[in-house]
Amino acid sequence: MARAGLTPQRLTQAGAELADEVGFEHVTVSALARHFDVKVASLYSHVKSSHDLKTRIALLALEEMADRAAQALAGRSGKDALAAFAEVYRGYAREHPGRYAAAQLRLDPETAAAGAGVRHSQMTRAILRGYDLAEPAQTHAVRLLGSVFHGYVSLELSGGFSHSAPDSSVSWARIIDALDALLRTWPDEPDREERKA
Amino acid sequence: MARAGLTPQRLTQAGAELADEVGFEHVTVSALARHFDVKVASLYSHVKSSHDLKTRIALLALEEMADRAAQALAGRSGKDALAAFAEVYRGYAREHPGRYAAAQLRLDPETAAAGAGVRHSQMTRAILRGYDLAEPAQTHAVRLLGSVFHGYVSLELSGGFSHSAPDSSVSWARIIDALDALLRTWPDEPDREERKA
DNA sequence: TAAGTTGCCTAAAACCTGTAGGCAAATGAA
DNA sequence: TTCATTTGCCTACAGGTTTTAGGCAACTTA
Repeated sequence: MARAGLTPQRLTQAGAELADEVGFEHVTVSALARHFDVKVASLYSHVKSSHDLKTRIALLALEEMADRAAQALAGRSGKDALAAFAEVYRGYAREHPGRYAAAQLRLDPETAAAGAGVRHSQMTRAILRGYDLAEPAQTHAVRLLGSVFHGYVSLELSGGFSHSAPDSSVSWARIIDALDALLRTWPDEPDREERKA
Repeated sequence: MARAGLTPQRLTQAGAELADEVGFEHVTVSALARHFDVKVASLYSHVKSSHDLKTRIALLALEEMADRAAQALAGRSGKDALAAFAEVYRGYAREHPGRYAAAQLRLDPETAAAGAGVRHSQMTRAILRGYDLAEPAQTHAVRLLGSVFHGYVSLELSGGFSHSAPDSSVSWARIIDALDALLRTWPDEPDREERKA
């Protein structure tokens, strides 16, 4: 009986492709076994569990995104860097919706720390070097950028902006413009006692 | 044999509570049957399918959020309205993480149109009445606000901001400040040809 | 109180996860 | 080459979830 040549890597890769085709929530050990024309139990020699498989796909996606982002950021700064990073982020999600959904999987802390998630926040910080932001404003800005990118893309993917003008790509571009302007003029902390009216 | 008194409403309510306790992804028809101490098949008289149940929970969550937001917005405008809306959004998600996850369920278009999702975007638009934004900037801003709120809350819920200073609540407040400033000075469309260097 | 309706039941099929143990193919050493 | 070991995929099975079909008992109403 010929062997299928399964490895954790091939399973992860095939799982990622499957996720993009049918949605991450439909990625199952059984479906993957069907894809390799192999019995379900066989996969459990290569992957600990369904959760393990999903985690591997998530880590793959995070790494791919980080690689693309690093590419895009090389040699750019300021608004150019911001726009390039944004483009990568949105592009990856549209190109690989299943992988993008996988990247949203909640990982346990040690797994997350070992993965490429940290590279992401470092790159976001790198973008902000083009702007003049001291701590703690810089951290607030990192969180804002992460929120906008993730929020926009995930709303777009779930169909929130379709069937309504203006086109989503236009809003995206204008939002980058707005974020750039905001980062250049990040407001000081308002005095929360005085300004009541 | 005493009857359990099941109705779609009670199932939806219990399902929402279960979601907050164990996570939306673990809300299952079986689990709900156990909760009511009833056989699984019995639920299918009240709910068409597992997906139907989840959809009902999602619609309940959207409605609850819209109700709270409408309350919070009454009598406020400008930054007050913005901050109140943001507080409701984040508060609901923290108070009811399972319901909030449910609200993120991708609904088919007609279901979404019938639900309270539209009330949300109308309210976001209402907030912007306190700022001087003409179309299409207003739509861009609506999308930005939605993205920030959703993105921030969902990153926070998945643990992105925990274990790192400054406290998440501080960033949230400062991001509201920043959004307020941004909306008051929303940038004109830059001339994309000229500014290359 | 009989008729009709409703509500929860048993039964069963289909599918997914996960474990245990077995046989055959690949590997490597004598 | 052959024999032992390891590795890879298999069968078998146990348990869980979804969903449909059909039945009986409990409410409702006339």
